[in-house]
Amino acid sequence: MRKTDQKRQHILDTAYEIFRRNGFEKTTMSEITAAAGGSKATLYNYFPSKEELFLACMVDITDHLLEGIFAGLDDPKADVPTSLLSLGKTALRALCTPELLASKRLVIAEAARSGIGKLFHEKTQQYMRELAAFLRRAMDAGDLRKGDPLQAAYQFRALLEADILERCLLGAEEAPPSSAAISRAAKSAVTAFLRAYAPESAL
Amino acid sequence: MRKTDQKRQHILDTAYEIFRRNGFEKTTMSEITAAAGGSKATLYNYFPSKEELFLACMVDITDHLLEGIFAGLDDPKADVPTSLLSLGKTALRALCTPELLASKRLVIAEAARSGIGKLFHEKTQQYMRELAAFLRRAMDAGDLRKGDPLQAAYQFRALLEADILERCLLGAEEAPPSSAAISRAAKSAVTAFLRAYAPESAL
DNA sequence: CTCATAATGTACCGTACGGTACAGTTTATA
DNA sequence: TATAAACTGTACCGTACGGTACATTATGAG
Repeated sequence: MRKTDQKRQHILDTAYEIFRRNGFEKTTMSEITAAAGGSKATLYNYFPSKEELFLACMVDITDHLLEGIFAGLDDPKADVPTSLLSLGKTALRALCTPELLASKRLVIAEAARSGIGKLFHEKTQQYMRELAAFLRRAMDAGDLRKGDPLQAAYQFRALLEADILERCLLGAEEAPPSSAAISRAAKSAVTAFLRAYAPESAL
Repeated sequence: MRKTDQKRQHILDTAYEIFRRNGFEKTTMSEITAAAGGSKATLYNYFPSKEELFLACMVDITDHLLEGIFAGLDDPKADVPTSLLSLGKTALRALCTPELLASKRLVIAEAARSGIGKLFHEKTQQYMRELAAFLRRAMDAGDLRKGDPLQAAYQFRALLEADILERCLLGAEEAPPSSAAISRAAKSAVTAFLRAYAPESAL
């Protein structure tokens, strides 16, 4: 007798949305129950406590949230600047999504009091390694100055997020950044990065 | 009968420390009272509510927290790389302090539900403008490639924080980064920045 | 149909917290 | 020393929340 998987996911999705909106402490189990339908007893059949439910939400989401960002990075026809610009726009657009921002706020807020931060960091590092692999290939091909590819990957991301992400995270703007603003940010990040990693032979 | 200023500050300091340690919701007014000495009635004589007390802590701290980072930026004897490296180390060391990390977590966590994020962002932007002014002078002197100084300032900060700050913010390491790690991070940030902003004449 | 399992609604428990009341005490000034 | 403001301790109120109990109803498998 198992509709349970579907129901479990439904509870998870509902809870996750409310956690994002209200934060951990301000979210009540009754509220989640009301939004998900059913009763509190059912809720507690699936998750033994509020803490565990929250954790499950976070784990679930770190698995799904960042995927798809690196699509098209391996297009052999595109040159390095084009690939980076395309990746930059895609990633930045995803990172500035209200959902992702809210999730990041949650993770950071609870990082000091649970292992969730570590988990999140490991997940993102996995993506950074993908980017690093791409950069290493470009370095080997002579398209970029040789150096530590993982460090270069982090620097690229840093340049991408430079000003725009903190503003969003702090809620300094009402609306998410426009498509134009994202393009601009990605472009200047790519420009700076390519200058910093121009192959020496180009001098 | 006014010892009130001193007492008020004492309450503020105590509350701030507990907020940092436990977060907003998990901190109780009774706990603050016990730590600060005195009684809850006194506490409520100084601050009308928990929310206001928290806000007052945050405002108080954004005023004091970032100051002193830019000391020595205007040393006329130092060249640009030296100045940037020195600033980078100082700033990074301050930013990775447990107190500042905890504060940043608090601000980010509450950013969605109060104006505190905006306030914090404005304060930091004020410091970024100082850095931008320095960079503009360097650009005018021909020591750096010309460009938008404020954007360059944000990019420098981004390179500084590149990998190390998120790891700290997410609690991915137990200990704050070693002095050596900070030096390394600052150095690679300065290197990348100087390559990206090398004056065209140097080519 | 039968029966075990899961879902529901409701009512409830214990506790903890923000905030208040109040009676009594300190303390600075005049 | 008189006095008024500020402080203290304690006890308390109302409420809200996490979690549980339970009696009842749906649901699917054999």
